[in-house]
Amino acid sequence: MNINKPAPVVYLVDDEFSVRDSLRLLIESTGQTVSSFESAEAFLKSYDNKEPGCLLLDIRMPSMNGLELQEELLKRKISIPIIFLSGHAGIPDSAKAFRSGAVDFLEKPFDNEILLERIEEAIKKDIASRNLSNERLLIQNRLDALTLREHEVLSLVVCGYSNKEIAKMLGISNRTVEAHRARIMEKMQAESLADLIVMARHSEVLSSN
Amino acid sequence: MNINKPAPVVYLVDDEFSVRDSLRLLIESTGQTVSSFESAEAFLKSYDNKEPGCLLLDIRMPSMNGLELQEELLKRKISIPIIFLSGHAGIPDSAKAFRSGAVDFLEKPFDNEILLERIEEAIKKDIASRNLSNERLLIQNRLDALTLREHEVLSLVVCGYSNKEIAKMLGISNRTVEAHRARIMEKMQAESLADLIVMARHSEVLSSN
DNA sequence: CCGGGAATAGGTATTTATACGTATTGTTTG
DNA sequence: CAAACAATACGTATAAATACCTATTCCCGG
Repeated sequence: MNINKPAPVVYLVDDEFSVRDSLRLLIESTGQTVSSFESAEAFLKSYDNKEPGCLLLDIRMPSMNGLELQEELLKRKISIPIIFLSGHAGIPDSAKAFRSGAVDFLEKPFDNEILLERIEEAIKKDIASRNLSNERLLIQNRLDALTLREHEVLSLVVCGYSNKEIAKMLGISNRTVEAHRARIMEKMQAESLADLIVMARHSEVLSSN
Repeated sequence: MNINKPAPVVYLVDDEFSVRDSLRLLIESTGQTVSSFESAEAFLKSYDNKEPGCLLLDIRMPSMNGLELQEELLKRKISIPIIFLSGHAGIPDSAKAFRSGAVDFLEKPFDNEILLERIEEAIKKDIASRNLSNERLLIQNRLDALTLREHEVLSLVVCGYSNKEIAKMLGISNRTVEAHRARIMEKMQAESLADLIVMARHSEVLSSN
């Protein structure tokens, strides 16, 4: 039972070596782990989404720029929180970044303290969102193990119908419904109806974000 | 049963008459209702939060500026979606606005089509968030009508305990638990356990936003 | 001070759900 | 093709929940 709690990583993508170098120093001074890349492509190639973290991303870069990388990450459903760093960008870029979910958008030169604050904030966010999606994944896996019939029964159960009603609706016997229900509870690892309902809703309501 | 479905209102706060005038024309041409104000203060005074809508807000104004109004609205827990309009603002203002929840931040001159799109988006957002909070309010009101004891029973019920277990935990008889439970179902207007659980969770998890 | 609501408890009858165990009929798949 | 699994069904017994009564005690506000 040796759970590996992975340490957060601050990814840093900037084409200028001097920026990477000085930011690395700054951030490592707080005990954070830093992983630098000189291009969006290099980041994409090596990012493995295993550890929580955040991404410090320069806007203007040769080849793929910051906003393009953000889009690419969205496309790939990689949801690492992004803090943009810009030398000289305009409102449209900033707006684009935020509307695509950026955590912040800092103009160089920026206050180091603020950057460090935002990094912490972003990492917290990522950890929270990872926890959420891990939970969802667990539940989803269990749901996926249900048979078609069990799915039908489950949805009627969470709608509040009694076994009798469900039996009538599906045109099967009472006992069969009970059998399905028992299997569902087992497969979903639910200890009570309340449990089951919460889990079932969980996956339905993909809610906000 | 004459339900008044209130029409959305586009609030427009800008100190320049010419801007108010031309935007009003533009927006009204799509059939939207517009309500203009020449200052943040004037808006605050007359805004009543009855209708859904959105707020087109100039950044730079004499006296209270756009960002200050946004903060004031946050303080007052008024959550109307804001689209900022700026003549010459910088990234810091834009970032501040977005981090405080702005829907968009457009630089003048902006593309009319984009503005209209964002207005629609913002209104949809407001309607959705109003629906959500109305639901929550309804449920909260019902929860508030529960007695202390009923609250205790409810939380044990949603944790999945049976009446028997609950009775033991609270040191009362089985019947009494059942009586409470029946009252709870009645007061919460729940038609089934599933219903009840969903409602109870609803208020617990104040979730995202 | 009295009425009403909260909290408690009992009784009885009915309905539901759960927990055992067994069995048949299809599909699917190694 | 045989084994595995899904979907179906029955029986019996127990446990739990629901419905519908009544009743006592305590405390609060009009």
